[in-house]
Formats: sequence, C-alpha cells, structure tokens
Amino acid sequence: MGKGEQTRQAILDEAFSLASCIGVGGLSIGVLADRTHMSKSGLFAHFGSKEELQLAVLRESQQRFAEVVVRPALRLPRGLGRLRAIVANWLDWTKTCNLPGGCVINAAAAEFDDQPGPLRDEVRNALLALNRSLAATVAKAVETGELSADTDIEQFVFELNGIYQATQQRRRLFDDPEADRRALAAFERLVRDNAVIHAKE
Amino acid sequence: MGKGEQTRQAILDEAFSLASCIGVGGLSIGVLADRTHMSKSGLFAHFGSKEELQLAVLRESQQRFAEVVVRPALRLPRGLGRLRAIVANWLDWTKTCNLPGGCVINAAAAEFDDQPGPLRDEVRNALLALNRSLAATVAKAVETGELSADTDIEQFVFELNGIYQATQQRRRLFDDPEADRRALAAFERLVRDNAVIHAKE
DNA sequence: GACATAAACGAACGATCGTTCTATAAAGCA
DNA sequence: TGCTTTATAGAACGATCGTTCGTTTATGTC
Repeated sequence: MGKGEQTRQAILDEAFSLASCIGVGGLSIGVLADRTHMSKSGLFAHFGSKEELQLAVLRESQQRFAEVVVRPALRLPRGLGRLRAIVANWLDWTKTCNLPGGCVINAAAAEFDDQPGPLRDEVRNALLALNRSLAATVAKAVETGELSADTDIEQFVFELNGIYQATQQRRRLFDDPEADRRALAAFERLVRDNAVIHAKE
Repeated sequence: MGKGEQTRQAILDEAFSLASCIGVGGLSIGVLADRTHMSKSGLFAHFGSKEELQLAVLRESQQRFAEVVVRPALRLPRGLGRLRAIVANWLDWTKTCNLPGGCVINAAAAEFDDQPGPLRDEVRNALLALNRSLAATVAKAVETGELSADTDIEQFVFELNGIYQATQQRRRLFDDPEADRRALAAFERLVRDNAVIHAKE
C-alpha cells in the first residue's frame, strides 16, 4: 500500500469514528485536519470534495459492517443459527468497531432522508443491501424448516429493523442497560411467532 | 398576543418545518431570516442564542405532538381502543402537522445522542415523557382486561418504538408504500401476543 | 398626540466553512 | 544517485456562521 492509500485510510479511520459522534453531515475538513495532524489542503487533496469524503466514510462503514456483522456469521450453517448470529453481531457491532457514537449509516439515514443527492442515495443503497441480506438469511431459515413456510419475510426484516433502532435509541439516549435484553426478547418473540407450528390450537 | 409573540411564533412555524427537513442541528439564523423575510439580528433578538432557538423548536414539536397525537385519543375510553388511536395518530402525525421531513424529535434523537448539552437533555426528556405516556396507556389496556395481566409494559413500549422508527425509515428512505401496512401488522402481532389467553394449548 | 417601550434593522465582528492555487517536500522508480 | 511523480503544506479566497452594537422604526399606553 503506497503512502497515499495509507494516509487516506488513516483519515478515514478518524473520520469514521468522528462521524459516529457528530454525524456524517457534521464532518468538517478543518476539524479532521487537526485531528490527523495535517493541513486542510493536504487532507482535502485525498478526496477532492467534502461530499466525496462523506461518501468514502459511508462506504467505509458498509465495508466494516460486512466484515464484522455478516461475514463471521457466514461460517455458521445456514438457518436460524446464522440469523441469530447476525442479530447478535449487529446489536453490538458499535462496540466491536470504533464507534463511540453509534452506527454511522443509521444516523445518516435520519439525517439525509429528506435531502436528495449522492449521500442519500448511498445511504439508501446501503440499507437496501442490508435488508436484502437479512431477507436472504431469513429465507434460508425458512428453507431449513426452522421458520414457517408462510413467514412474511419482508415483514420479518421490517420488524428486525425496528428492534435494532429501538435498541440503539434506548442505549444511546436513555443509557438503558436493559436495551440488549429487550432486543433479544423482541427477537425471540418474532422468531416464535414465525416458527413452525407443532401443536395447532 | 402582542407583536413580539406573534412574530416569534411565525419564526417557530418556519423553523419547525425547516428543521423537519434538515434537522435541528442544521438550522441557521441566516437561512431562517431569509425565509421569514427578517434581518438576522431581528430574528436573533427573539431567542438570544441559536441554542435557545433550537430548544424552542424542540418544545414546539413536543407541544404539537401532544395536541395531534395524544389529546384526540384521550376522548376515547381507556383501553386498547385508545392505544390503537394513539398508534394510528402517531404513525401519520408527520402528515397531519407541517412536517415535510419527518418527526423533528426523532431525528434529533439520532443527531444529539452523543453530544451532551441542553439539546440532548431536551430530546431525552421528550422521549422519556412519550414513553411514560405510552406505558400508562398500555397499563390501562391491561386494567380493562384487554391485555394480559402479565404483559411486560416496558417491553411493549420498547417494541412500539421500534415499529415507529422502522416505519419512518421505510417511508422516508425507501418510499415504501407498504410501510403503514407493515407497521399495523407488527402492532397487531404485538397486541395478539399480549392479549388475554382464551384457549390455552 | 406625546411618550416609554419593544421590535426590527443594517453594519460589522471574528471564526470557520469548503475550495483553489502555488510552492515545497517526500516517495517511487530508473 | 538523479528524475518524475505524488503527497503535503501554506496562504488566500469568498461565503456563511453566530453574535454584538447602535440606530431607527413601530407598538402600546397615558
């Protein structure tokens, strides 16, 4: 890796954890230059525009998410177990990565949902991809017979998303130590309601 | 209402719908002055600081929420019906009010959850109050016997919150026309799992 | 209508914003 | 080592930021 790539990555590392606290929109070249002990113009040259820097942060976030949340779970056999692993990894991926201030993309989703442009598009695509990935995982749990054949997969993913966001809010805003327990309880209820019926009433 | 209060309210109206799109943190005195056809200093004088303006917007949001979502439901008899009404009002209160860009407080929650200060405190208190209000409503549905006596009320509210946030994201970011239907489906599943058991297996 | 008060303005402040330019220093390669 | 390319620095730009100040205009009261 050449010198250029190296510093670019160092900048992204810093930008990533900074964006976690103040949001992707709150990033500023000047502050980032201070934190990385660089000049504004030197840092700027690596991205060409602020927007490109923000996009790079969003892409960085996607990549880390895939590495930390999804990939480890792919080593497990397909089915409910893998889904459980993804959910577990997902719920504490902000601890695993250097994310002092919560998921960057999730925050960006609320920030840019009304501001058309490349940033919104990037966030949207990232979350669409996540939803597809989750849907595929749920679908496999249906195939293995662990979840009912008439499971509404889109609905399942919808509710999973809600559980995640509620958890984030409880943790970050209310400092609720019960957040994780509640999240798992909600998830188990979701699984239970979509499990194969052993005894029909 | 004197002239002062009158313009202050006009400013808040504009700030409110603007904040809905760009976030409370993205508000700027200059832009707001343009939109209200005032000078920066004239507008500024009504609040004394930008932070005070932001706080005023958050309080405005709380007030409108109470008027539009909670109050109408209080005319219904306590119990599940009232809860349903609140949920219904809640899900489309962004349409009812002038909120082109989604719930201001919910967005602010993601924005300020890592930035200590009066704004975070205000958001936190607003959402705590909402949670308490929801919990009380659920508790009454337990009292009327419509929900089971061993309903975990905090858990119920937790999941309700998740449903709301998932709905917002689907609507705003994915333009998903099914979002409302999914929200109601999730809500009904939540109610069903906490309903009194008529036939034990 | 005169007067005290409150509201709005316009200009300016220092700070920071993203960006551009030119020059210097470092890195990579022959 | 020498040379080319790349990376970084520094200064400056115009724009906008929140805020302050003094002045002027409107409002409400006697």
